[in-house]
This record gives sequence, structure tokens and C-alpha cells, in this order.
Amino acid sequence: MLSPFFALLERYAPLSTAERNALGELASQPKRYAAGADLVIEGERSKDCRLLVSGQAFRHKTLPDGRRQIMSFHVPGEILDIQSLFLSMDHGVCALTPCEVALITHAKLLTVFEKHPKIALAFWRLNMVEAAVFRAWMIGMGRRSAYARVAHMFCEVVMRLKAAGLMPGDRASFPITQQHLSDALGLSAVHTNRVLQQLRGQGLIAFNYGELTVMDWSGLQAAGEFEPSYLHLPPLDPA
Amino acid sequence: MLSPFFALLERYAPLSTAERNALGELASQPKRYAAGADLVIEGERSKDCRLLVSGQAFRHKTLPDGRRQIMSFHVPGEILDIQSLFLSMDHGVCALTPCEVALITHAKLLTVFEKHPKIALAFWRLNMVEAAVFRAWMIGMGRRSAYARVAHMFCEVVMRLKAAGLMPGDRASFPITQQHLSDALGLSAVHTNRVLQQLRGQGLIAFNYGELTVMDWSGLQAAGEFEPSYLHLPPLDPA
DNA sequence: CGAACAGTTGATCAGGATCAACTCGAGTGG
DNA sequence: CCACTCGAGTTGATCCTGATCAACTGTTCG
Repeated sequence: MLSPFFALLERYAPLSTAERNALGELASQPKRYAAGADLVIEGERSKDCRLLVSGQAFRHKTLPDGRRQIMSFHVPGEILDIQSLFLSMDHGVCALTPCEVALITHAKLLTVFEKHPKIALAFWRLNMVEAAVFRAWMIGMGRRSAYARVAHMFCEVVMRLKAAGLMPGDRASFPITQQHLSDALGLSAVHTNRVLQQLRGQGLIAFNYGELTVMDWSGLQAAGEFEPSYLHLPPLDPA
Repeated sequence: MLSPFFALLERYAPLSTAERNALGELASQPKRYAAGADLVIEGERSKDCRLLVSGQAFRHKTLPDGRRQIMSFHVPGEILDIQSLFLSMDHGVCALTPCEVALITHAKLLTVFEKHPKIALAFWRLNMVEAAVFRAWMIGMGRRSAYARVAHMFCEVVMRLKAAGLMPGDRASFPITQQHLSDALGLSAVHTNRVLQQLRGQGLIAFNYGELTVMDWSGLQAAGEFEPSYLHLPPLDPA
């Protein structure tokens, strides 16, 4: 159950067995949520962090009048609200698929950090990578055309699904609607639809009802001006 | 020299004298840079972090063809490249004014973290606040009109300048050009200019050649749909 | 069978980009 | 002292990307 979580932490430096053991005892039995459920609620001041054990989720902030900005997508092994450790949650996280979520109480986690400072640094590092991804999205929304933005998004998603082992070949389940995609990119749903048709027409990707197929990876990267170093992933390029 | 730095760290929890002492020995003599100088260079893998001792700076990523996205503005006391501790720098930092920058070697910093885990957590927390600000900018660029975006930016700047003690009354030096502002907001310089005229015309702010004056704080907040909780600042509202 | 949601299409509109010219200092050098 | 340049800001005209509105298709599910 925790292996994706360990894999993430060990991307940078291996854990000692003592560290693994300490971590292993942290997480509660996972709880199940339906697709669409709120996994983390904006404004809540919780006493534990939530580890996504299985399923996919997205981080978003919804404004009073309904405008929504999606800020990241999440795969198993990621902690959804590490921010709650120190700060109130200024946004929410919502399930895309049925999800399992385990709790890790802040108190226990902080104790582990005290005993194993390396672990704290590993968590912090993961958090830094997330921030790097936020910045990359900012560049897209500020300075890229809708076309490049959509292509860039898919490039990132492919890299991350591959890294998580969720995209063995050139096809994966990525169950978002065009509306989700629009809210992630700051576009209208209609325009997103048209850009998707372009990408399809040029034989770069197919994306329908949550099924993503990459048909021309290097073409897609070119369309998205994609340069993957910001993801800080180990150099294991998807084929 | 380090007092703004200590003030930032202590925003959340006070430091013990032992911790203060450990931190006090970290930073090198500051080095001076001219306005416009690159303080942190994209792609560089450095052996130390840079602490902004005096002056103002901004974080940016510039694309091959010259398009630029500014991702944050910085005031004294902030570390400009804490990311370099674990990751390569995927963006640069540039001086807005003449700046003084002190170095903190990674090795020493990590030693302090090991001895004083609380300090590591305090740094991490600052890092989290930065990420929260990135997300807020994403919302602006994705889902707000140019008008609200500009107003929101000024609201944030005011809060942060106030928190840093750089805006005693309703006026401060914030030496960016309209081009900088445009690159921070994802707008063209021409359009930024027109929005600024609107804000001026409505008596909300004056902003000319790096001098910012707030004339109607609550009006400005309304125009920017500003809701300051994401800054995670102590509740000391500017008058 | 009907409801509800995702996707698609066409028509129209507008926010903001782009291009180009001009003003206004603040240096700078002859 | 003046001509020149250079950067920042301003203005007007035009264009275009992407938003909005509305209708329609197709699929899934109760």
C-alpha cells in the first residue's frame, strides 16, 4: 500500500530500513472515497495529512462565483495536504476517480521528522518539486498560446503518469473532462475542445472520455514547447 | 544585517538563543550587486544559498524567444534560491535595485538543520508560503480579468511591503516598470498601461516610476477580489 | 424512456495583443 | 550648452485569440 509513497521519497535518496520502518507505522488504514468526493476541504484546519493510496485527484481553488482554477493533478503515493502541517489549507483537493486515502497525524509525522531529519528533508524536497510545477503552469498561463498550453499539459501528465508507472505504453487512463482541463489551463471549455481537435487532427494525441493516447511524442513536445527539466524527474524518458 | 531574516523565520515560532546563534554564524559577508544584475542564474548548480540582505529582486523564467514570466518579488530577509539546496535552479533571480546578498553554504545549512530540526521546519514553512503565493498568481492568470489581476498584484505587494516594514504609510518605493508588471501578470505592456490608468482614474492607486501610493485600500481590494489569507501573514492589516 | 452530463458545432463578441508613432525626462558626450 | 540617445510611459488604430451564447449529439445510467 505504501510502495508508491516510498518510491516517491526515494527518488532522491534511498531510505534506511530504520527510516522505512518509522514511516511504515505512520499511516492509518485507508478510507475509500467516491469519484468527485472532496478529499481535502478548503479552510479546514486538520490534525493529519492525507496520503493518496490509490486513485487520482486534483487540487483546486474555486472562487465565490464559481470560477475554478485547478492547480495540480495527483497520483498515488503523493501527500495531498502536506501544507496543513504548518498552514491552513487555502484550497481543496477533489477525487477524480474512486480513491483510497490514508491519514498521517501531524504529531506522529513531526516526531518522525525529529528522529529522522533526513525524512523531513525528503518531504520538503517533494514539496519543492510541486512548487516548481506550479511555476511551470504560471509560465504557460502567462505566456503561452492556448494550443501550446494544452500540449504542454499533456506532456507533463504523460511524464508524471509514466513516472508513477500508470502509463506502461503510450496509453493511459486520465479521467478528466474537458472542463477540468479548461479549469487547469485558464481556458473556456469550448476553446479547449477546439484545441483538442487540432491536436487530434495533427496526429499528436487522442483524448476521449478519460483515455489518453500519445501518438507522436516528439511532435507533442514541440507543440507544447515542453522542456521537462522542471519536473525534476529521474531521466527515464517515456519511449 | 540578519534581522529581517530572523523576523521572517520567527513569524511562525520564536527561535531559541541557541538556534539564533547557530543561524547567525551561517551567512557570509554580503556582496553588492547593481540594479539589474543577475543574483541567481538559471541552470546553475550552486554550493550555497543566497540571502537577500538589502534591496528588492524578482524571480523569473525567460523563454528562448524572450517571452518572460516573473514569478515573485522579493524583499530583504528572504532566501532567493532555497531550491538549490535540493534541486537545480529552473529559473533565475534578478535585482530590481542595488542589492546586498549574503551566501549560506549548503553544507553548513544542512548541519544546522540536523542539529536544530525546528529550523529546518521553519525554512520549509517559509517555502510553503511561497508556493501558496504561486498558486494565488495562477488563479489570477487563469481566471481573473486584467483589471482584477493588476489590482490584486498591488494588494499583495502592499501587504508584503508592509509586513517587511517597507511601507510605513500609504506610500512605498516599488521600483518596477510597467514591463515588469506585465511580465508578472501575463499581459502586454500596452494593456497594463491602460489598466493602470483606469486604477488611477478611479482613485485607487498612484504608481509612477517606481513610487506606489495607495489611495483607496478597500476599493483596491474590491477591484482585485483580494482575500489575503493565502499570504499566511500575521493579522496586521495595513491601515 | 428520460435525465444528466460530456462533447461538438456555429455564430457572434470582446478583451487584450500587436504595431507604430509620439512624449517626456535623464543621462552622455561633443 | 545643446544634440543625441535611450528607456519608460502614453496614445491610437487594427487585429485576433479565445470568450460567450446557444443549440445539438451522443452516451450512460437510473
